[in-house]
Amino acid sequence: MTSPEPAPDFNLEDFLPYRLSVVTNRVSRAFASRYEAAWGLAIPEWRVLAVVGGFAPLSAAEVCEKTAMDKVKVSRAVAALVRRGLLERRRDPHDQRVQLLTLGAAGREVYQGVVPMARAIEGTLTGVLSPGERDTLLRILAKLDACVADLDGATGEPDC
Amino acid sequence: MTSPEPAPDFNLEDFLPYRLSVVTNRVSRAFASRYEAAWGLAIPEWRVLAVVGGFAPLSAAEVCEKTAMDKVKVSRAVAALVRRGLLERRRDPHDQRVQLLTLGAAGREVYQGVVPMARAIEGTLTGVLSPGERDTLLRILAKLDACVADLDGATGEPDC
DNA sequence: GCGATTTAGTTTCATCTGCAACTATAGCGG
DNA sequence: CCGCTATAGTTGCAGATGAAACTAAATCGC
Repeated sequence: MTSPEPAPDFNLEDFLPYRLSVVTNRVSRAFASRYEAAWGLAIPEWRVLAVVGGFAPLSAAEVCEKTAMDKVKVSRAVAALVRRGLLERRRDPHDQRVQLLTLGAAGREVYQGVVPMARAIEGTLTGVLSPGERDTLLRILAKLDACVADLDGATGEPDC
Repeated sequence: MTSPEPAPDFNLEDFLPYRLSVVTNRVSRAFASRYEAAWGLAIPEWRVLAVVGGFAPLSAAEVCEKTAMDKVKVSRAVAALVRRGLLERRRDPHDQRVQLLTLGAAGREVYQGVVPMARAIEGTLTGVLSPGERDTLLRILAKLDACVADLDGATGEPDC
């Protein structure tokens, strides 16, 4: 064989951040298209619904923490959900700056459909893993997360 | 205890696609800020440089395959790199539609600085993993990737 | 050879994203 | 009390993104 440049001294395929990014984007897109098709929910909206469904009442700032999204994204997702009647928003009597978020009737319905679906899709995903691999993966991700917090420390905190 | 909604029947923190997304985005941002600071390269540009550096000459379509980016992104990244003189682009004499990409002199220099840096950052990242965990992670990612290809099969192929 | 189809790559447009600036409320110091 | 700083959330703007339309070149069928 006569490959012109025989020195693939760096192979993207084995480069961890690259693989992480490619696989994650594919997974996200698969999920996004499902949610979108089934309920017209984008990922940020889905996340907000999920945490408010589990922990209402929450302020936007708390949603921010729990979803790891910045406040702009949360604000827009909340606005969209309120517009569609899935979420209710009232001012906190103790602090007029804060808005407490709860599910509306329609939101409760969607939530109760969304959670099993999420579990089901995750099930098919983890179904291809041998037992324990799911936990291994989560553990490794946690390690990387901690590490990257340090790496980024110098640069500044991007999220939330 | 009297938590108002006692049923966190779904916890985002343990939801695999969510964790994958959060950690990956953090990792990507950490890398992006490094490349940006050091060479003014965005991630798509960095990827193109990496594969052309390893496998030149390549067509845009081949870059597409190797980087798992869609052709629009590749087109723009290539245009940016050519504009900056890092990449050279000439028509394939055998097929006037195809443009063969190679590194320019400046590109070779950047490439030779970029690769060690990439390895170094990846090193600090995998440094927190116990030996073998890096390979385990790559193996699990491969499984998920294969799985998601099926999941998505019905919906349509998004990449490339 | 020559119109019809396919392929490589670019451009357009509508959307998403995030930083920075802004509004409104709270809380602190004097 | 009154100004000053901090916090909750929204909006404006500019850049990134991807689907679809587009241009140009090749190939297929006849």
